[in-house]
Amino acid sequence: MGRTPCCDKTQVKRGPWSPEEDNTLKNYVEKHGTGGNWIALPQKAGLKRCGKSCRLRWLNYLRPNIKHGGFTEEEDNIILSLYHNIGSRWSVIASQLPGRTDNDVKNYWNTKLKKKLLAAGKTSPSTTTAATTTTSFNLTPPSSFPADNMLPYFPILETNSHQEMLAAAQISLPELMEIPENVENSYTCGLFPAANPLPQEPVSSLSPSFSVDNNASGSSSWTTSSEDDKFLAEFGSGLLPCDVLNSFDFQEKLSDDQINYHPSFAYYSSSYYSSIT
DNA sequence: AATTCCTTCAACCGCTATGGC
DNA sequence: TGCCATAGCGGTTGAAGGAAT
Repeated sequence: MGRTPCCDKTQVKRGPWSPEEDNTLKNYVEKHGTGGNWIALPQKAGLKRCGKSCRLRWLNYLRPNIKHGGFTEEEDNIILSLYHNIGSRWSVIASQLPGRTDNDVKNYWNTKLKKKLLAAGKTSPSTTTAATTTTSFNLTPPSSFPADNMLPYFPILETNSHQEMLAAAQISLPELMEIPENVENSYTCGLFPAANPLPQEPVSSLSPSFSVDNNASGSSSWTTSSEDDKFLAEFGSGLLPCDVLNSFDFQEKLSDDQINYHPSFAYYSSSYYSSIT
């Protein structure tokens, strides 16, 4: 017994959208909205298309402020960093790139970025060995970093890979702080804590140009300021103040493979920090 | 100029998540 | 609590166009 199809495929048009269909859909959605029901929308709009197809066309192509092609170096770095941390969760990655869709990011990764990474001599995190390959990349923070104009960040809560990794290595961490449901004002970057200690002093800017290799060496630089900002490390399902995390020797306790699944770090503004501590 | 191969990316497929009843 | 409809997501496909032969 098969699955119930979402629409009668013999009654709907498939394949590429014509400009007329695009116009019809665009005009309808701009005038009436989706009504919270894509399945019913094509009939109302006078389109011979499946509701799913309409939804996809709108989200990936017709909705306002969509950007196509021309990924910047900064976007590359964000994708690389997030893919390294959370894997192929394209919708989460795309949410960090204004104007980009999950489909775009996925296609870009599969056709260009992955090859770029391989050409640079680095395999995916899960297959990196203890050889001598090294890859460098830059993370460029938003221009007005930090505080008020940081990238909105969707917390990495779902994956247990870090916890599984720690469990396998029989490592226990200090008690984690709970991550609130609505995390705002944070900026993420992937760093190896042992090699790249996060600042314990308040900072106003950082130069997150660093290199990563499978021995977890590299460098990062940070600038202090009078801003009362703090860093917290996001680790699996909780937060750790960085002074605690920096005292934890990861390289001592993890294998080369395991250390490639490094935790993610998040920068939090002072107001946010004080609201949760 | 013709053919084949390769790359790109829009669109589809099928599964899971979510929310309403 | 269970069922159903729909939304959302990630993997995959295939048409189109460019590059190579």
